[in-house]
Amino acid sequence: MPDPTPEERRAQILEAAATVFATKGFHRTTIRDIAKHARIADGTVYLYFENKAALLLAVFQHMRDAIMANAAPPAPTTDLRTVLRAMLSHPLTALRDDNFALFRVVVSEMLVNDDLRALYHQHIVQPALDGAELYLRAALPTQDPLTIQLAVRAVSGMVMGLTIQYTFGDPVLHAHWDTLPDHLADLIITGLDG
Amino acid sequence: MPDPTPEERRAQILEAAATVFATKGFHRTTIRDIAKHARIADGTVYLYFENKAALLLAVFQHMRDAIMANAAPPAPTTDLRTVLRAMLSHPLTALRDDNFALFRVVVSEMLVNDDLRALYHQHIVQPALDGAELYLRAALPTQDPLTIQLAVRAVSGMVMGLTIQYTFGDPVLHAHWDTLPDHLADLIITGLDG
Amino acid sequence: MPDPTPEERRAQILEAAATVFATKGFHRTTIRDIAKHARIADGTVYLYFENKAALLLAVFQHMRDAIMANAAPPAPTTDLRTVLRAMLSHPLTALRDDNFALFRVVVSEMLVNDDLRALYHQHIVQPALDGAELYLRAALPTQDPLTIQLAVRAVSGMVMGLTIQYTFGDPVLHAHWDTLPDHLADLIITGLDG
Amino acid sequence: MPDPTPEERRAQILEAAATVFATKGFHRTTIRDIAKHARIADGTVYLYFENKAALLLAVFQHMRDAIMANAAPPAPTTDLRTVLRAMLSHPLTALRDDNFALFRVVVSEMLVNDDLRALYHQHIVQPALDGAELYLRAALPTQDPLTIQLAVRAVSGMVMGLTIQYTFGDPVLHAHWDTLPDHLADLIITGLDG
DNA sequence: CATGAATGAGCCTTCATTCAT
DNA sequence: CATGAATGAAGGCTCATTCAT
Repeated sequence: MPDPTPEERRAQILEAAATVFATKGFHRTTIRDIAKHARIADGTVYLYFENKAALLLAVFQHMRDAIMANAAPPAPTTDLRTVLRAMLSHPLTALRDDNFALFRVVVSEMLVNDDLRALYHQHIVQPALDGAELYLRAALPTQDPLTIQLAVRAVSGMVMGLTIQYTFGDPVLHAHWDTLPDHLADLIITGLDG
Repeated sequence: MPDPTPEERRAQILEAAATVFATKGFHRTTIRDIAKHARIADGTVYLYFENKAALLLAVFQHMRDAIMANAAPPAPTTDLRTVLRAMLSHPLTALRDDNFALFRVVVSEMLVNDDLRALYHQHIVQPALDGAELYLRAALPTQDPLTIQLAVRAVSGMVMGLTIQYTFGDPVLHAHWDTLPDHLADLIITGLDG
Repeated sequence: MPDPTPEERRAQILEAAATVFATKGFHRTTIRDIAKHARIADGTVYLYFENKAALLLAVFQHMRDAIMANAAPPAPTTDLRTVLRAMLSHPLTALRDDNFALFRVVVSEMLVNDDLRALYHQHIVQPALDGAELYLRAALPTQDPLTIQLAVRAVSGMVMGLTIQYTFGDPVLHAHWDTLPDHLADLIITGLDG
Repeated sequence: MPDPTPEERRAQILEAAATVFATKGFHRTTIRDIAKHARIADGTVYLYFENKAALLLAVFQHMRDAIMANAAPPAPTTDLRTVLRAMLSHPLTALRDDNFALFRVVVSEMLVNDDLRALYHQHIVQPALDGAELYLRAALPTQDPLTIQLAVRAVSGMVMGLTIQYTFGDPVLHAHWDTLPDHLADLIITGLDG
């Protein structure tokens, strides 16, 4: 095979890192683990990434890009339920298989690593909150702005919390993960005593 | 001062551990950090705790006990909103100040540490889910059981997710944390388009 | 039970030490192991013995005393074979069961511990060599003195080497340990081509 | 000097380990001692050896190889005395100077370390016993097989025991170590009263 | 005398990172 | 660019020994 381009090499390392991180967690993973998995020398990793933390950051960004790539363009539908379902569907279905394990590791480190947390906020949470808030303001003009702000946070928190519970192995969530967006949309719109 | 009793010594170590863990995170904390903070010798820590992981476990259990201590007895009120508000209020207000930082560290490790996760599940998640499910089944007899199961998970996920967002420093949540239970209860019962 | 006398207490510790040393070896044994076995506190050990090494020394001396106690007085028999058999019989049968394990541990440490080695030399090897040499000189007046000196060393070395091989589990030695003195006496006196 | 090859580096560490082990014994030797002696970093030791025990094992194997290297090929001489002298000569002269101290340490640990003991048995004791037994059976067809088995063990035990006594500093053995094989061969063949 | 909690030096081992080739 | 041997700081943990009660 031809020599890989720098981009390919970087991607190769990133993929290896993602795989090993997902399997063993951040702290239990050694640079050597990653290098072996990528079939390169330990030192080579440092030609493409500053250090281990930067590698995790990059893995996170890559995961984010992959997720954002197939993010539906904000459909200008008027139907609240449809929009909400889409908004829920995306994060809930974005994580599949390996990604769940990786998500767990990333969140774990994020809780404790300021850089990673800032990145997450800036690239994931804030845009999502802003977008959702904007949309709901328009869709529910009679609602109190604060209510909408809190609702948006409640929903995004719910998504993160459910994902964590899923990764913890909750059997009910595992059995109904596919239809979860529908149920949640109902719940959120109609409420429990609907 | 008189010699501390074993319980006091244990508590002293536990408190030091909680403080340092909360400040530096689990992995960045060394046994020496904890010992110094507790003004004892390194080896003394091991007279009271098997190892570092056990120390984290104990910190978690201590936190749990503190939280559970002022858990309201399951009030047999018929009012769904009141009950729901209480159910939300408790976990959301249980964590105060230092505890948030500690919570972050514990959750972080839980995501990656099987023992800790099992403990969390067994002592926190499962009881909460079971209790809530039982209550809602009675309070909302017309609802589909599955809907209730999912709703319970959605709410508990929401609580965890909101807490995480809070620890991440979200200003809106910080400004309205006290009234959050009310808003959430409304949202959950009435729904967004209520 | 009444308070043990100092001697009893000392013996109690010694016995515990012997047992644990025999089981786990010197270095793997902790003072706590011994104290627990003797059902006393760790610190008490130090009231009766200077330190861990002194404990091993004392164990060795105790073992030596036990062995020497039933040492046959140098029978003034003229029969070389009988005397030789007795001389072989004693060390070979002195070690029984637990003693073999302890012997192994003591020899192991002796090889590396100057104090213990000196003690062994002074109390075991030297007297045995001297006694044997004296006897053989009288019994075999025609033999070259050097030959006798070397023979004495060869025999005592043989005893030690065979004992080590026995503790290593050699099946042949295990099967014929009881009759070994006879065979050896024959061998030594008559030689192989006798 | 040019960079050492991996083999040279390994040998360098091995030699350092042998020297320090021989001087201080296994347990008193630290990895740092060895690393310093080899003028390398502590961690480097672990690039070549799994752990401290493996290092001792390797030292033993190296010593064994060095000894076996100049092992005389089993001469098909008919003369029992010549063969026996050769058989004795080899182990007794194999250990020279430093080796005696190292031998002491290895034997010491062997008495207490199962792995090392198994290795010793498999590579040293068993082959020696088997070879000797085979030879003597042919050379002394009239002898009882059991007698031969025991004699073989007696002789090999004698060699080990004498070596230990030598390392213990026995002056007689030191003075006559070179001619010892001759004396022993005489003794073994002719017997004491020959 | 006895206790056993406390001490703290010290050890083995890991692993992120560097750099000469 | 790639390599991977070498580094050495750092950390968890053990355990002989002490000493206040």
